Formats: sequence, structure tokens, C-alpha cells
Amino acid sequence: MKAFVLQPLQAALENLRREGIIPEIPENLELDRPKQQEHGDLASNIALLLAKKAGRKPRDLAAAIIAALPASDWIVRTEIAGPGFINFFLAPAAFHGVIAKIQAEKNQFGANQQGGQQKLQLEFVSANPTGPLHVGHGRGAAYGASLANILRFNGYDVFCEYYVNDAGRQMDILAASVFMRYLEAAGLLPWAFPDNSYRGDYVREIAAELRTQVGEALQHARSEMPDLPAMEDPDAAIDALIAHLKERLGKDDYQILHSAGLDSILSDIRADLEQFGVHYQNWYSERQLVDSGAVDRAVAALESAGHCYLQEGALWFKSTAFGDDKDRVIRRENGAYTYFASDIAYHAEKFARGFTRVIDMWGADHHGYVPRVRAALQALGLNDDQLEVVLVQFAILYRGTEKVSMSTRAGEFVTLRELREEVGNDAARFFYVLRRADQHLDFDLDLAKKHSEENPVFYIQYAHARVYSMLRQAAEKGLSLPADHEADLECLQDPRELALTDVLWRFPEVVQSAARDREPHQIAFYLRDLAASFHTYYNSTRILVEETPLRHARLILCKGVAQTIANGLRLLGVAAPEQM
RNA sequence: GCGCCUGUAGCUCAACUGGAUAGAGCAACGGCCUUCUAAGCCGUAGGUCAGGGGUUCGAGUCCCUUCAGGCGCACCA
Repeated sequence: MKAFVLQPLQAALENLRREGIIPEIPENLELDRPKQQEHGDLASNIALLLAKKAGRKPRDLAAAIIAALPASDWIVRTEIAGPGFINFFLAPAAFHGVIAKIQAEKNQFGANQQGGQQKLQLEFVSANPTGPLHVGHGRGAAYGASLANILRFNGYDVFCEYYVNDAGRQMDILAASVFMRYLEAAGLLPWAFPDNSYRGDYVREIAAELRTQVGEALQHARSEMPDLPAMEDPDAAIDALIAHLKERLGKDDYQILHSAGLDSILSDIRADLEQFGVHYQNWYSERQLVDSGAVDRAVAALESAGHCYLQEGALWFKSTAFGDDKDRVIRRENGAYTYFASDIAYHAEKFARGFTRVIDMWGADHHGYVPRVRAALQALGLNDDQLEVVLVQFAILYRGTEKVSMSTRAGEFVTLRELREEVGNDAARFFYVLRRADQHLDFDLDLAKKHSEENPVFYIQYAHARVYSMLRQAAEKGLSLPADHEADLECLQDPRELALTDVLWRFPEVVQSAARDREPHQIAFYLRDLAASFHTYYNSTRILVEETPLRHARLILCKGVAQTIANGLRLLGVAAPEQM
């Protein structure tokens, strides 16, 4: 709809520029939708912006612009308002255009090609496979999956990836935890299960499964096991147990133990996300990254470029040379790489795979990590402008007023699966993206569950279902339905009808803006607006009237609403039921 | 102490990146079902945009500063 005004406005400015009245035309002309109805259907502040450069008063310049406008069938009236706004009033036919557009584009209505099929990678969730996903991860999952859908709708070639931290100490602690539960089940664990291991019930289940597969074959490793409770430093104690297990079991048996935990949890995570409508193109293994030598290569590249130094036996990356607060260790004194080292390699790999833009979604508690990753990319001669980090604030959970502790190791958490089962996938997906990612979120579980009755998602789905209900009604009453392009849209002259089509026009704009800002919540808010406008219209206007042309026109409008709601909900991974 | 994020109606959040009289949803109050689904609609009330300075035609939005909260500042991941 903006095009109806944008093109004449552009032409007018072009004329004025030729006449030397204004020096230049701004790159992106913007048109506002005024909040006040009296301010017209669209408004431009261009005269205010150019007044100084043109050396004229804003209102005078506005008058000159209006005088230069070519004649248009779409614009019925213009006016100069306030300090120099130009307000445009459009003909009803300008509103009607969107209805034909929806009919033509159907489930592609709202889509655009501004992405130019640019290859873009989106990495999200990437939770350590040390336990089931909890509700904090759910936010990242819903957010990432929705953003991927939105970016695809904007013509980007989006590749979703989950980085699996299947190497490193945390996985070893999981293996040790499984081993202890394995002994415990046979009454062979000599002391109480330690606090700093993974204590969730799922570890017991993994241990039981392990026992059915290998029987007593791993039990021998309990001999000369370090006495954990006797050791002062619990972390050192766990490390001692891990070292013991690796030595006693040998590479193959330790691998069986290690895999027992990893495979079980990872397949659980994958199934959980699939059921949540979150699909990945790839699961990228950190262990394979290490085994392929990519980490060695990345570190070697940094070293040979002269960005590293040795100190106290550790290898340091001079990240301060690229804006970081302090230099970072990439290889420890004991010879092991830090997590940061594999992350450098991983990010280098991303760009080596040809992505022109990489978006990482991290928990907001990792924000201090951003400068060092950027530093590493710069040091490797890569353009860190192509990396974008979206920080997703973790939900702080409450039950009523009671704060819920979220320690994975202690096994005290609400899982994503539990949440999905209680409130349903649709409500969970919608609820998660209802606010900006960087917004702190007090998430009251009791309230969230109550939302199964009051959740705004039902409000939107209901609007969609209402349209289909009318279509069913019409069929029952033997009233004819409009075929595509058959209705005479000129029947739609009521301000309420024009207001509703105006909301439909906004959808393609919101789709663009949500993609540009990486803000799925814009879609959610829009859908609520659209549903509200529809409910208002529905309550004020009878759709299934006797006069066939009017009935057809109104039904086509309503079908356009349903189509737009369905398209929007699809982007958020929420179903659009035809009946409720 | 340093850095990042946040502060808008009683609560949870928006505000098209500087536009006109700051908007929704819950919660509260008052209305609307013999007519297409009342999971809905209409109306009322609710605000020093944390405080203070500045920039300009114009500031919730940009700059400075104070206050309050969150997160981060490992040879952890």
C-alpha cells in the first residue's frame, strides 16, 4: 500500500531536485502510519527532514512537494499538518489491492526475496548433552526456529545447526556419573553419590540400560577407585575418578561408558526438539572437529600469524590486540585445549563452509565471550562483521513466588518436555517468542500453565477458526461461496472493512522488519492485532448476508484474514486449526 | 572496581530505529448472547516513559550523569 504513495512522492522529489529546490533525495524514504485517524492513511516527514538543506520552512517545502506530485487514482487527498507533515488519504481501491494479492500468493503472502538466497547460518540451543533440555533451552529453541522461518520467508538460504559439545570435561563427568549409578544399582558404590556429579534420575536410567547391555563387564573398574568423599577438592576428586576410569577401562570400554550417556541424551534432545517443531539441517560434533585436526590447524594459524605467546606453560592468544579485555589461554599447561580453542576452530569452519552471515544465539550469560570470538576471527583474517551474536536471556523460573533452582547437576529443573506436555506445543512456542530476546523474563510456571486456558495463542487461533466456521455455516445454509477473483471488492466501503484490510497490508512490512531486527515477537504482536481487528469486525458486521456480491466480498476479505493468520502462525511454528 | 544488558499503567510487555495526543494483554469496574462459535465484542479507569542535565523544529528513543536491578570479568563449559 505504501507503494501507492511512495512512487508519486519519489517522482515529486525527483522533480524538485531537478529544479534545484532540494539538493538530494534521501536513500530510504519512509512513510508512517499515523496513530491518529485524522492524520490520514499514510504520512511523510520528508519536508521536515529536508527543510534545513533546502533552506526553506518545512511547511513551505511540504507545499512544494504536494504541488509536484503527479496525479494519482489512489490518493484522494493530501494535507500539510503540524510542523510540516504531509498526510495522504487513500481511495478504498488502494486498500482492496491486498485482498487480490493474498488470493494470488496464498501461503506465500508476506514473503519477499530481499535475502537473495544469501547463505546464512543460524546456530542455536547447542546445549551440552549432559541432560534433558530444560525450559531455558526451550526459549532459545522457539526463538531460533521462528527466526529461521522468518528469514527463509525473506528469501534467505538458512542453515540451522546445533553444536554438540561431545568432547571435554563435562562429558567425562557425565560418564563418571553413569559409572557411579551403574555401581550403585548393584550395591557396589562405597560412598554416597557426590553432589558435583550429574544427579538427575535420567542418569540412573542410562546406567540401568548400560547394565542390560554390558552386564557386569565394567564393574572391575571399581577396584582401587579413588575415595572421593575423603578428598578435599570435589572437582579434583571427580577428575581423579575420571582418570582412574580411563586407565582401568581402557580406550574401548571407556568409550562404551562415555557413549552410553552421550547417545542416550543426545537422541532424547533430538526427539524433544523435533516434537517441538524445531528442525536442524546439521548437528555438528565438537569431537569430530577435534579429531579432524581443525583445532590444531586453527591454533597453528594463530601462532604462525604471530598472535600467540607462551607463558607459564600455557599458550595464550593475544586477543587484547583485537579489542578484548585480556588475553586468553587456548592451550592449558597440561596440554589440553580450552573450550575457546575449539570454538575458534568451529567459527573458522563456519566461514570456510561458505556462509556469508553467521548468527549465533547464546545465553545472555555468555555475553563476555563475544569480544574474544570476534578477536579470533579478526586474527585469522576473517571479517567479524559477518558474525552476529543474539543474546537470549534465560528465563528465571518461579513457582508462584518461589524461585526454582535450575541446576542440571542437582537434577532440579523443569524440562522442556514437561512444559510441552502441560501447556502444549502451540502455547509454549507462542509464549516463548512473545517478548524480545534480550529482555529479562520472570517466568512463573504456575501462570504459564494457567495459560492453557488464557493464552493469547488461543485468541489468534480462534479468529482463524471463526472464518472456517463461517464457511461451513454458509455451506449448510446453501449460500454460495465466492470463487477466486470472483468477488466485487468495491462492495467493501465500510471504514471497518478498510481498517481491517489496512492491517492485512501491514503483514509483509512486519515480516521484513521482524527479519531485519531478528525479532520474532513482532510477528506475534502483529497477529494479536490482526486477530483483534478481525474479532471487532466480526462482531460489528454480519458476513453471511443475503446479497450475494456483498457476501462474497466479505467472505473473500475474511479468507484473506485467515490466510494471513495461518502464514504468521506458521512462521512461529504454531498450528492454525480450522475448528476449535 | 571495570564491561554488557535492563528500568514505560497495579502485573507482563509494545512503541515501525528521532515524529503529531506513549499503546496492547492480563487484573479492576460497567455493559452486549432467541441471528455467522461470548475462547468474542463495546465502554470506564489507570502514566513525572527510574531521577537530573544536554543535543533540535520535535526525545521513551541520541549524548552526559546519578540511582536501582540482572549478567559477566578462569589454564570451566
